[in-house]
Amino acid sequence: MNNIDCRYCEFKSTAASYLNGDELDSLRSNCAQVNFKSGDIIFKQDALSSNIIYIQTGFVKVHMGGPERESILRISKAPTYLGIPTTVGDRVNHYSATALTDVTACFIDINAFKLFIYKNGNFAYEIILGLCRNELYHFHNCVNLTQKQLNGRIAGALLFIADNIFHKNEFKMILNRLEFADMVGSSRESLSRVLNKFHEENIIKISGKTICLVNREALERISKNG
Amino acid sequence: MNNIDCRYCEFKSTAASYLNGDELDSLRSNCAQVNFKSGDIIFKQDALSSNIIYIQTGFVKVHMGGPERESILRISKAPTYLGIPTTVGDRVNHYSATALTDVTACFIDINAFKLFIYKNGNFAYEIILGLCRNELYHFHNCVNLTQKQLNGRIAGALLFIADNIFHKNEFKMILNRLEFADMVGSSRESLSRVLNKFHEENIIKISGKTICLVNREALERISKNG
DNA sequence: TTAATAATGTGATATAAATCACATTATTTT
DNA sequence: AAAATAATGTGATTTATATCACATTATTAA
Repeated sequence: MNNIDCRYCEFKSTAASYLNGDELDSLRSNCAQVNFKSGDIIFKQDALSSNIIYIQTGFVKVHMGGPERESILRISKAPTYLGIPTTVGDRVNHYSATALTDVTACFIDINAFKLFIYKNGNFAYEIILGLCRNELYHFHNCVNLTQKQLNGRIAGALLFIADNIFHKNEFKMILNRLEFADMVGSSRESLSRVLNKFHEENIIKISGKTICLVNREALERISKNG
Repeated sequence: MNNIDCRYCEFKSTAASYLNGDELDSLRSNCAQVNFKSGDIIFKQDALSSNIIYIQTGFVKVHMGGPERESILRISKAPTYLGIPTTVGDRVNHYSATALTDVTACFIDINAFKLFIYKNGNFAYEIILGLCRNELYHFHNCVNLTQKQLNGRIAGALLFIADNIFHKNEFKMILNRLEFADMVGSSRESLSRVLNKFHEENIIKISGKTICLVNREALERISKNG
């Protein structure tokens, strides 16, 4: 299927690091590596799926279509598995994943993946850990989105992106304004206004696509108080 | 720890049905059965936890405190495991669980539970399935909450409760108005108004604590269109 | 390099829903 | 059974933010 030996893969997941030689050979013959460019759809809501996707490098948005617009449910960054809930729970994708940067991904056959869960307890445990972390993120995100007004939601999202995606205060924003709005559940216009207000107030600094969190205390206060 | 033999438990989870005799003995000596009355807190946000909770009978709300109010993240009904993300991912509860009816629960030692995951692939797979189903629910719920206005959110919640919790159109509402508001992310007053408007328009019928979905098509349309 | 297209900013207006204030009805407690 | 407390309903008012309409600035294609 592909010519890359999973044994020596430099982007191996923690879960896969527990696989033995035979299992890695099985992985090799049941997975295909694919490259995506920014904006490419990795998988699409409502399409059939029989693969787990492992993101080796790059950033991805996980999103779902709703009655009004698109909701960005999560920004994922490599290394991570994607589509486990969809593929394991159902044959049809309940959501889409789109590359935000260049992305290298492995499409792993669901049956091979299931076998690792059945046969390798350490692998299964790592997968469970990943799902647990996602659930906790979604719980916090849900509270963030439903209980705060826009200033607070945006402050929270900026802190999340800086702390959990880029691990620094200054970063090149990978979402455009519409996507950012879809992430915080607002209109593009309102998001734009708040972002520029934060800039005016020297809470953040926007220059081109780069955003720098200048006054973290203020952001944390705004995020906390809604 | 308790005197109930898990081997012959009539409320055994699907996951536990895959455990062998030795494992069930281990479960027996590592779990404690507890009864709760409606309103009792099963576990509390920010408290330390070293147990997985298995709900044998009853209904539970999973909720999290935010800056303004309490968010009800999910209504869970037996049989289900609770607190896996919290306990496996972190030692501190990120959310609370409170009984909505009389509840029988088993507190399972986290280390025994982990061992089942490591040693029993079928058990692990069932746990993963449960986590996946939760993630899908939360994704849909998130879109429901962020993209619809109140009428649509409430219509969606009513359909969810009827279809997924009680499996019928008429049910005794287990949430009071404030809790229902916390579930759909609104104020109590606004929720009350919409509910009574639906009643006036003969879309639902409210009599005391009982709600009956009279016009499902209307509810589905309202839920869909936001 | 210019034209075409997409992304972003910003004022004016409309509106959904929060908040406040209080009435009414249930449910406990004494 | 009466009193106290909690839950729910409802009008008036305020407010955050969506929407509309269009200007400006980037980015891509010709």
